Amino acid sequence: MASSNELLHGTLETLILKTLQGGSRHGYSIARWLEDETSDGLQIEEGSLYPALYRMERRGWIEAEWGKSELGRKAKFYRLTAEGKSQLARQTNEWAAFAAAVSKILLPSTGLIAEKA
Amino acid sequence: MASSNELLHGTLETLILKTLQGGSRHGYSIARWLEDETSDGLQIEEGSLYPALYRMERRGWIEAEWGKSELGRKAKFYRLTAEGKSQLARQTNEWAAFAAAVSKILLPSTGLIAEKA
DNA sequence: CGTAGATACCTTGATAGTCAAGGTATCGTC
DNA sequence: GACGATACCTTGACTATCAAGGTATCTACG
Repeated sequence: MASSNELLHGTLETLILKTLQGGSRHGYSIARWLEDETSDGLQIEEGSLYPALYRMERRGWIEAEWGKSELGRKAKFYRLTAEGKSQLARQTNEWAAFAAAVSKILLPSTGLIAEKA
Repeated sequence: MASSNELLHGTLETLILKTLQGGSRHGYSIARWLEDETSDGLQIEEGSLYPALYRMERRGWIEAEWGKSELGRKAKFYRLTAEGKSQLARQTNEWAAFAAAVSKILLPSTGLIAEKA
């Protein structure tokens, strides 16, 4: 529904890292999982997904390995590196702080704000 | 703290609209207010602020008028139009939905999710 | 047999928004 | 008279997203 998801800017990488925290996955599966998990609240475009995966691999946050998908097709599986794990922690904190700040402005009525420790 | 705020992408306009909901303000004052209100959790760069104001004026979401600031300096005051108000409502909903989806993935532990009516 | 749809990958070009870094001008203060 | 705060504005580079294309394999259906 949201015309174009520029809101995703900078968040997609964190979402991918988080997805991989649950175990190794291939790209297509990462997208499906995120969409399923949010009941299509998030829509992951392949034109954003794959470039994001390459960026993160280049930076050493994730590692790739060719394998076979659940359905027996060839698929490239990604897994978190140690560097990726610490990035995930860092970026999750950043997002929580950002979301809290924006929520404080935009949604002052709802009591949904996350607090920093 | 957050290195570069690409998270702001698409959110800045909504934040500005929301700021103007509290009454007419000039650009510089909008930035100060947002930073104060979030205890510098948000940092508004002028290179993002002014272009955003022009975009929104061009689209008819806000209207500008020259006046004098609290300190007697010349300043351009912006106010919400009817179109801007409905945009604010629409974009606030979009953000709430997006933030809820991302929070569900990234912060499953905290019970901070907003629900749609 | 062939064709359609789902799976799974990848690339290109356009677009748009942010940022860093510059700049102007006024006012008050030390 | 120099500095810092107020208040505006612009430029160029960057970066991530998206739309829209493409390849290949497998299954299912008629």
